[in-house]
Amino acid sequence: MVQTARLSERILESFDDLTKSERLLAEHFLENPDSLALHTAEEISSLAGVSKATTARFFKRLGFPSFKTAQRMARVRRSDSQHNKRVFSEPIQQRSGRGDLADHLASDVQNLIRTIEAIRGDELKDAVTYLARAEKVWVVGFGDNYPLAHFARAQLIKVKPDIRMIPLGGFPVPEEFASIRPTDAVLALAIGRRTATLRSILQSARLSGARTISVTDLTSSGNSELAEVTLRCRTSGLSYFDSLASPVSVMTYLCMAVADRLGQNAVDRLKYIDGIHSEWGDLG
Amino acid sequence: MVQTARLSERILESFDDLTKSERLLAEHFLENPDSLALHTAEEISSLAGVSKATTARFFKRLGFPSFKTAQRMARVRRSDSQHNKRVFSEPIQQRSGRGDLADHLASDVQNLIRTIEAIRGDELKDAVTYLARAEKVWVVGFGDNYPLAHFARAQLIKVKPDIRMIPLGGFPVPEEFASIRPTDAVLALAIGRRTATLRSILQSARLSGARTISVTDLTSSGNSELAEVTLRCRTSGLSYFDSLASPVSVMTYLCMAVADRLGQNAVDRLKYIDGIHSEWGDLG
DNA sequence: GTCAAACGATTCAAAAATGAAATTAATCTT
DNA sequence: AAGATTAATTTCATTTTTGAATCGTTTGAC
Repeated sequence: MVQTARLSERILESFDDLTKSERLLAEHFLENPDSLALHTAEEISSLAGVSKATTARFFKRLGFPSFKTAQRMARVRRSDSQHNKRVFSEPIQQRSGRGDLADHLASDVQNLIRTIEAIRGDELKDAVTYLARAEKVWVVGFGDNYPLAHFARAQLIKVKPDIRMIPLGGFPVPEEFASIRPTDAVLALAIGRRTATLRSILQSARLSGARTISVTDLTSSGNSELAEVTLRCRTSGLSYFDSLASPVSVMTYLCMAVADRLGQNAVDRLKYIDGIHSEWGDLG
Repeated sequence: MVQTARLSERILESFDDLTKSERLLAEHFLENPDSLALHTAEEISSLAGVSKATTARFFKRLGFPSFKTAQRMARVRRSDSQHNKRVFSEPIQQRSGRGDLADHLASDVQNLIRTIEAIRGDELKDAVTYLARAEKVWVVGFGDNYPLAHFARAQLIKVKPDIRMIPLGGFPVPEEFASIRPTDAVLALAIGRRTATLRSILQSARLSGARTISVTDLTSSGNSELAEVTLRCRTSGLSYFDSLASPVSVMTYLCMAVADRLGQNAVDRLKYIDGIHSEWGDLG
């Protein structure tokens, strides 16, 4: 566990201490995690829009002995993961685990704030547009993302009539997904462990001409953008679990914004649903 | 568009251009939106941990003529909102850029903070104890609470072996629930609309001698406690939907605290699960 | 009106950050 | 292996940021 700290981790640890140009570098690396292994210091500098000197200093500030060392480490790591093709998720680290609610919620407050800062306004607007215009929306979430997907669907269905879940019950994915059309949109929940199936789905979706949106965290290792629009949420938790408060918040916002965009239709639908709830009383 | 620009919006617009100490101020204001109206420049400076000079410059950089002007604007805005105190669930505004998201997340930040304040430490401790000691845990959530319940189970199952969902698939509730024992605990998600079934379940649970915990919002205040321990979360949203960020956060905390309480057992289980995930690669 | 107190704005010197250019290290050619 | 080439590091002058101290303005008490 000595030299295993990946770049993105180190960046996130000391994000607060970074200066403006260092943040440019930080964002560059978070968006293009392979950049360090693939490019020279000069190229990286110009990609991020800073001077070579700043790039060199950046890695020292992050605790690496030098740029070169960091690059070597990145290349080793890369060839490793080339080797055993599977992407291992981080071992669960035994962090402080002190367990004070105040600390926990404070950390989530930070997550929320940082999430606002990280999300680009134009991407968000695009996401809302895609979802609002889509004929069908496919909400995709495997493993730990399934509850999140469930949650997203529960909100979207109040606003739009045709929201499909992937995976669905015990049904095989391809059969379901076959009905995707260029007029659809896919909302992929991709926090934490990312599965190959998710990748395949996003790829198929893009091929089919549908719009793709992915909600993810900052650890997106290696893979370049999976979707047209990527909304990155902060999820760092104080202990064993990541915290999903900010993804939930972002998704609630998305639904709200979609409802807003759809205008009276959405309001009517909401009222109608509410009416049925009242009539039925229970059994919801 | 004359004087309508709120502070948080302006901060986010130019967040990328802010220096380190200015970011300290920015985060202070995002966390404490009322600070500008309530405190003097000096107090704010010391709260944020910067010098008065920096605070003064900060507001100029954001495009305000001066600190004073900004403060005056904030106070006017505040007294306005004091005036029309009612809370609409109508859409508040039609914009859809990032200012919207800023407002939304800021509102969730407030929800989180208020939630911390509202939850009593001893109740929380009891909740953790109940969940940790329980032989089986029943997670109950109907309607809109179902995704939340799903989510809670997904986390708890990583830490304890026997977590049951109610409702489950299409199976009738009583048949399932019959297996409840005095050594069990029930975690009821009761946010928003509460159903009669939920009430019945909690009542049966208490009769059976099992421990009962309910996670709920503030709309229930008044009517008698449904469960032994009630954790109230703030959920007010800016528009059509309630925001579930703080319940999610609280539940993540609960699971973390339970894991903590269980100690090595939980850690082993987590590692074991992680190992299986890695072996299987996908299909999670 | 005058004075005092409180507060915000400004100035200025010190510290930090930055990029251009020089220097050093490494890598490749022949 | 020596020279040529490329890339990383360091240096240094410039620019930016920052807080302590100072200056001005407003407010309120008498």
